[in-house]
Parts: sequence; structure tokens; C-alpha cells
Amino acid sequence: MTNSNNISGESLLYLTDKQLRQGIEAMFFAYRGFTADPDRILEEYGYGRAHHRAIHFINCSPGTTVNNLLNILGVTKQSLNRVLRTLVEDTLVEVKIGTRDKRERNLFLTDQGYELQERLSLAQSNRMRQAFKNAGPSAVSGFKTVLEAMMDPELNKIYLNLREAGK
Amino acid sequence: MTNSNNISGESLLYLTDKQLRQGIEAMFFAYRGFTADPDRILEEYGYGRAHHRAIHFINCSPGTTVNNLLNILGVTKQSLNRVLRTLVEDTLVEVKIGTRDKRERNLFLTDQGYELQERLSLAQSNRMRQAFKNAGPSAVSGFKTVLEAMMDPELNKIYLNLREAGK
DNA sequence: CATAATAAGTCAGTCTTGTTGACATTGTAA
DNA sequence: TTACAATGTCAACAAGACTGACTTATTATG
Repeated sequence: MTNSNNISGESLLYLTDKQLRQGIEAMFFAYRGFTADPDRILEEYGYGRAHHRAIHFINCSPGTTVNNLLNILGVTKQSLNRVLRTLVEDTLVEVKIGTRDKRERNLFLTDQGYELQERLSLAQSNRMRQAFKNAGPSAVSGFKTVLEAMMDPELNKIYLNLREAGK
Repeated sequence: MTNSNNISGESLLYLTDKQLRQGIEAMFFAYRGFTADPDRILEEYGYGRAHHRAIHFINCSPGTTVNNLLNILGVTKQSLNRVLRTLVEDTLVEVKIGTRDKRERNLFLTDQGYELQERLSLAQSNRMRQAFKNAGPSAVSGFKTVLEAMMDPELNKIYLNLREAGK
């Protein structure tokens, strides 16, 4: 199956099953690490990853609408609503009726919500910073390039829009 | 693109919040793409990602025990058992009582199970192959380096063991 | 103005997949 | 033999995803 070993000059353009399998497993295990630290914090609040995702993207785009969030997160209205309701009840998220269109609801983090966002972001960033440091600059560049190539085209657009929006 | 990205030669050794946030979002969106293709196949069978993971690692280590699988997957015995039971009922996985220790159960894919594994693996590999091709060899190397640095140490050990085992 | 379309929220029911607790079986050691 | 540990199974439950149907405001269109 594997005709050549991965040491010394095996061309990565000729991708073996083994290399691809390793890539798959790397994604699997790394994603676990990626979510581990925030998960521990969320547990204190009785929240899950769904809450984290909502908080993250409301923070990125303050005043975003429910519909916009649905597109980004790729979940159903009912699923997001359950999460948003608890966040509003716990006064981490504030909902304001749209000024331009009164049907819309604009979402903002409260100070309390921002505080949790900072905690989550810090925990996740710390691990990523460490990984980036260990791997070095060129590895970071490669990391992002591959991930971007792995996204669905529509999600890539959303991702790039967020990049713009975040200055 | 190589040593400095973005505007004005921002060094990647000095990691800004923005760079870290982009990394976080890249992981989020890429993981969605990573699982999208297998998910569609699994739906045909009424299976979920849990089934995929079990099939993947049984394929990697034929004859593995339930306990070993638990360590790799990081779920509870009961959770895995439900998944395994359906796979056995559907004759995708075969369970053999351990020869050395009769308490143990050794897990194998049947021909049918191997067939599904191939389909899933192919779908996921195709996307990864495409991403690797688009990104180029050095990016692939960086991708793996960062992911490995992002894993929990224990998971990294398991990951490396699988690498060895897979020849 | 009447009607359709849109944004958001809700209710009910289902599914996957995780959890805990209790229990059965097998193997080993006192 | 009896006690204990390792392993695997069963039952019940919860989070969080889903679909589908429905309501309420608001806006857009005929």
C-alpha cells in the first residue's frame, strides 16, 4: 500500500493513503484539543458549545441579526433560539428591535457576556498561541492555507467576510 | 504569503488577537467541511459521526478491544456500546471473544463494514487531497505541525501510536 | 387597501450521542 | 472458595441537533 516512506524527499504532491489518513486523524484529535479548554469553562455555566459559538460570532459582529447568525452557524432557528433564550435570560446577550426594519432583532453582548467571551477566547487563544509558537511562522501560514482550502466554498466566503469585518 | 501575511509585514511570531481569532474561525469552518462529505453518506445508513469514528479506528487496528477504542475516542463505554451494537446488528462489525483474556472483545470489520469504511474514507480523503493539492507541500507540512501541537499530550501519544501502527 | 413575503419566535415530536448508575460475566488473587 | 478487579451490557436520562406546523409583527407588492 505505502510504496515509499515519509522520510526524506517523499513528494507531498504524490499523496499516499497513509498521508491522507494521518491528516484525517490529526484533524480529529486536534479538534478535541481545540474545544477542550472552552468546554471546561462552559461547564461552569451549564452551557455547551452552541452557546460558545453564538457568543463568539455576536462578539465579532455586534448588532448582527438572528438570520445572519443562522447562516454562519448552519443550525436551525429552533436550535439557535433555545441557546439565545438562555443567554438573554442570563443577561449575557441583549436583544434590540431593529431600527431600519422592526422585524429584525439586533444582538449584542452585555458586559457580562463580554466577560465570558473574553474568558473563552483567552482559553482557546492560549492553546492556539502555544501551538503556533511551537510550530513556527511558516507552519502557521500552511495551517491556515490548508484549512481554508478544506472549507465549503460558501463557508469560505463567510469566513473571509468576517476577516474583512474584523479589520 | 510565506513569511509575512496581511498588511505591512506583520510578524507571525508576534501573534495578534486578530491572527488568533482567524485561526479559531478557520478551525471551526474547516471542521465543518471536513465532516460534511462523510455525514452525507452516513445519513443513508441512519448513522452518525460516532459510527464513523468507530469504523475508522477499528479499520486502523483490526482486533482492537472495546477499552482501547474508548481511550482513543474519549467517550463512555455505554455511549460506544450503543454504536457498536447497531454496527454488529447491521453486520458491519464482528465481535470475537478474546483468546488470551476471555473478558475482552476483539473488534473487526466485516466485508460489508470495510465497504462502508472505504466509501467514507474516500469521501473524506478526496476533500483533503484537494485541499492539500491547492495548498502545496510546505503548507501540508505546516498544517500537520500546528495540529499536532494543538492536541492534548495524551491524544498526541495515541495519534503517534496509530502512525506507527499504520506502518 | 388587501395580500403576500419576511423575520423572528414557539410548540411538539424525533434522533443522535453523550451522561450516570446498576448489573452481569470473567479472571485473578487472598 | 471467596473477594475483588476488569470488562462489557442494560436502562434511563439530558443536551442539542433536526423537521414540521403555527403565530405575530412588519414590510413589500399587487
